[in-house]
Amino acid sequence: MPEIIATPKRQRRSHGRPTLHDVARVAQVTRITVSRFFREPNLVAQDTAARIREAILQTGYVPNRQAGQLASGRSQIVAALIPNIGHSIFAETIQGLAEGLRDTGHELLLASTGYSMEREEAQLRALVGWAPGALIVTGRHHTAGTCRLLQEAQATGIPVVEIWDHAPQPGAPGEFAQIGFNHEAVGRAMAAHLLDRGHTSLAYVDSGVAEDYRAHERGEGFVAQARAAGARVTVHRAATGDAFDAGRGAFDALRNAAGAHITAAAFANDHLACGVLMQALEQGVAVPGELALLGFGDFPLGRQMRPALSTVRPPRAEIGRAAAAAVLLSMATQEGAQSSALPWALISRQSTDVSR
Amino acid sequence: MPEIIATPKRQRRSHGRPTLHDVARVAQVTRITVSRFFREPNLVAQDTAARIREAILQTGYVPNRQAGQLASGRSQIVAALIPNIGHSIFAETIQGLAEGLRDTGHELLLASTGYSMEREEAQLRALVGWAPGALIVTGRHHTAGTCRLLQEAQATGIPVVEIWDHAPQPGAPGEFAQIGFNHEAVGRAMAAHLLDRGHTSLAYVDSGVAEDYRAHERGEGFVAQARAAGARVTVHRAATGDAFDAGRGAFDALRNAAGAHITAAAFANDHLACGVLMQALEQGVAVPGELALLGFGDFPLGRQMRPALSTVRPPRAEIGRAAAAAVLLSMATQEGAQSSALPWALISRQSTDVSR
DNA sequence: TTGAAAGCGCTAACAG
DNA sequence: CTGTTAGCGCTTTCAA
Repeated sequence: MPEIIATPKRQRRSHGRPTLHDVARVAQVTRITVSRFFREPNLVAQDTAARIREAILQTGYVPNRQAGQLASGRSQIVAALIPNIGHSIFAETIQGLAEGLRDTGHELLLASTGYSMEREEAQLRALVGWAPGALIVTGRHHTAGTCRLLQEAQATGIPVVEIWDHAPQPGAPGEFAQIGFNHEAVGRAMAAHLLDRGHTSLAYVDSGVAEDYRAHERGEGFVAQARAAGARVTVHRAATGDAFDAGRGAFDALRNAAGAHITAAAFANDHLACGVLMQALEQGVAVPGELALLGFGDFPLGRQMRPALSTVRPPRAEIGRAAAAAVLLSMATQEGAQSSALPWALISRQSTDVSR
Repeated sequence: MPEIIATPKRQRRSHGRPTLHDVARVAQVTRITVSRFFREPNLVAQDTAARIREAILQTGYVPNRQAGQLASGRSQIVAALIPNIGHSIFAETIQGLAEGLRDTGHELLLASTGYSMEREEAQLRALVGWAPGALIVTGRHHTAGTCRLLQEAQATGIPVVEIWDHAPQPGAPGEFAQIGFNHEAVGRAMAAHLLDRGHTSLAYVDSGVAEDYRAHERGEGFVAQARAAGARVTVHRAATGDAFDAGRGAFDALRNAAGAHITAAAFANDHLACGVLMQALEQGVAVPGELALLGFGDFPLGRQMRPALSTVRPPRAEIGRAAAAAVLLSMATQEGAQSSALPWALISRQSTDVSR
């Protein structure tokens, strides 16, 4: 009497979707052949392939990428961390990223940090749990924990890219690829633009967001350049909240700056600048005659103001596309991601015209 | 002589990251206990938990969510499909989504369709491969293939939500939850707003994007309401490309409309309206005196124009937050996602003032 | 050109 | 409170 012990079949906890196995059964082959059909189609006989194709259609099979990823150890997930997805300045970057990833078989896993470094670390930890094949973070300022996570990831061959910044430290090890531009240089160019137009008493109105390091750095560059030229320069921190209203609020500070008659101001962003511009128009202060204004961001708003706002155009979408291309290349070649400095442009419009 | 056949250890293809096993070894327990430590901490003894905690810190372990998901059959991925992430109108929705998902253990998988229904289907198919626990798509117009995929997903218990629309068909089966608002109603309200101000010859300037069904529907509502009131109404399709320039281009068409002296126009979006507004100002056409203008979207730009642009404020961020809440609830309760109509507001500013 | 066996990292079910 | 066993859906050797 053979002791056949019927092992109690454990309850299946399937997800309802057809699996490789279902396709294989219909096509009368084994699972591996179907798997191969997807990965190396030309290793599968013509008629077998035809049967499989038929079976896929019949079952409505869609391969489970998680299982595939787990088994292969290769990841097709690109995880990105952005301060605020809704901010126009980043929205186009994300769109660029999504476009760059489209039809490459890679997917975009996205999270926002709300400009908080602590949240960035927490979110990064969560994203790392999905075993992404690439990591994209914004800026080069992070908590120690974030840096450790990024370094560990990079050590296991995962490309890490910092976007929206480019300030490589010569000879500093353990850095990540940077795709963006140098904010200090932009700040210097902004100051130079105003100095060129004869201004000697300048102001920089900084972002009210404490963690907007890039805006602060532009301010530092601005101040350095102005000082080097012997100009007077003050820095104002805008209020938090609606940037436009914050700009309006900054107007008085600019007009009443102690001991200095400010004739030109640069801003952390166009919204701030437009707020001041509107306020100036309403108060009868001539722009650029009495006060020249220079924004940052090149949003549609500024271009339509009268006088039109001079500004700096950052490579918003390009950053996203370049980051996608960089991580894709790095994942394909197994080499580290490459930094790249992307071009920006100072767009001179009426708000900084010298001819009144 | 015992026949110990050393089974040739297959090459490990680990990913470098520590696993449950590594933590277990350090903590001197088995993997399952560590697993339990994460999922049901109070079923683990105090000192065991302490050892595990220590081991996690020591190894830098981060759980592999893909493996967890595969094993448990539960998915914590929310996949969303958006026409264009960079468009300001959707950017805030995504931010709302990301915020709503933050710290819930769920992750946002995002793709953009570029307003193409074919691309939507392709992208959806790709996203479905990641076995998401919820699906969010934009609008209620899809290819047949998209609908089938969504239906199959819903049939297996995955909540499906259509955002940015709300037009439930009474008694139509196989529909999905809708979170947004009714565009036809908005269109009617826009017409009513202008009719109220005594206009009898209206125009609607539609989006140049052929697949922007929501803009078209607002147009239909607009026309219906205007006709019902006995007003004359024409529809213009804006050019594709930069919406602002398209608006400028539409100005001539509005002024030279055959056989009708248009006194008020509504637009598919604020940018279009602002383009016309700028052109009108430059050509010396009084707004709202000779031409009243009504936008849609409530972007900062319109609020700052002079005259300030009347517009409709859609619940941009609210849609994202509500969608996140809806799918989260549905995933938790195993019940279908609930539709909801979100409030919008017609904001009357100077561009439609009746007192010149 | 196809298949068998082993295993990716984790969890469910069922003991103990 | 902790462990054993089986298996999620797929891919990777290796063998035929």
